[in-house]
Amino acid sequence: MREKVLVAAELFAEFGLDATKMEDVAAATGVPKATLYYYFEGKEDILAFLFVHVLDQLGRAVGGALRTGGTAAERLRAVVCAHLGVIESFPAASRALQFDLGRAARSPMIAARTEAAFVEPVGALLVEGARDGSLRPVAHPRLVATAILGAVTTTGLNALTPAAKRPLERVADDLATFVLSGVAA
Amino acid sequence: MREKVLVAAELFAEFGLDATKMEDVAAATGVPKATLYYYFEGKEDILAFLFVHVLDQLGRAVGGALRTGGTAAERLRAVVCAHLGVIESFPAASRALQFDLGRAARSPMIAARTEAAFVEPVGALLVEGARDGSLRPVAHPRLVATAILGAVTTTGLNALTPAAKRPLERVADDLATFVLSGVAA
DNA sequence: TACAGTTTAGACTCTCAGTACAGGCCCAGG
DNA sequence: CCTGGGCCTGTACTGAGAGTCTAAACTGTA
Repeated sequence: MREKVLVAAELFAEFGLDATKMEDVAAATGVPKATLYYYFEGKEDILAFLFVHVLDQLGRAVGGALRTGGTAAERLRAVVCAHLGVIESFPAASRALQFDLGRAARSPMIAARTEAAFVEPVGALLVEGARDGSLRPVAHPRLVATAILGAVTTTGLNALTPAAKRPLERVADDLATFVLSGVAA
Repeated sequence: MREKVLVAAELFAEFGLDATKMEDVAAATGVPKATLYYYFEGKEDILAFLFVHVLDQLGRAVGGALRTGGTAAERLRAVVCAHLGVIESFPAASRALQFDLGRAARSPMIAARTEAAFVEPVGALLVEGARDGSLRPVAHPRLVATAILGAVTTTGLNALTPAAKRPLERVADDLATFVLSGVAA
């Protein structure tokens, strides 16, 4: 069921939640409407499920990047690349997340998972970087982590826009350098 | 009428477009439903009007910051502060913009105005900074400008969240330093 | 007064989320 | 082979709310 529903991400990404009818989801996934309501509380619940899925991947990717060796600065670069990698792996769900960002932000559960998956660990990494001398100390690590999150998602998703579709690898370098310089020692 | 409708921003900011009924807008603004439909094509049209209003302010603020004297780096700092200033002046409309970011991004008109108000001029400023030596040269100025846009909006709006309401001035310094260092020479 | 444009109340249509429910499918226990 | 109880699904329904329509009221102008 989980895998089937992932297809709905493309609808949500293209049209947004409101413009997507439950029947469309049923048609696209092959799961009948009544069954969708059997498994999910409603449309929002399906969206939330997709978001959680993406955020889980993001959390895993960030965790992996943090566990690579090297200085905090090197690992931060790895985090940025991993983040872009997640966006690339789940373009539809990522764009859906951006599309209904506001809705996601209102959900305490989603907000908490964003914190846990990104802001928390990256904030800690900034602190660590100040200690190991590879990054400059910042007054509010979580604030800067949020700024990094915003920079990466906005840029990454912009690059996915049908209008300006450009390979994320090319984006990665400029973006990572920007972020790195922003907190470099 | 324009001023009356600005009140609706608070509804959109708090509940989002879909969860806000046309009757709610009528009640909040004091303008009867039929009259709203006389002036606007529909709910989305009202939202678009609000967004254009914010983006106009943003464009003006950025323009003003660019016209201050000094190096490109100094003016970039001014841009960041001006941007935060706009968010602070129009918190409801700004949050509504974030809330329905996806919808806004789908509208070519809104996307074009975002480009014109921010990405275009800031990209040009980055190029100028590379010439005057106050900023380091970047391969894709518009991409970096987009990253800056993302960093500032995400951080600024996060700071407005009821949960973590913290004065934007405090945010400004850390954020501006982050952005500045990110492109400093 | 007459006329034109603006504003409004109220009743209407139509789409769609979500519900209700009855039947169908499948499988374990007898 | 039956049978009972889960899980799944088709179909019909309810209700909310967007947007439309129309006729009347109001406003300013000549």
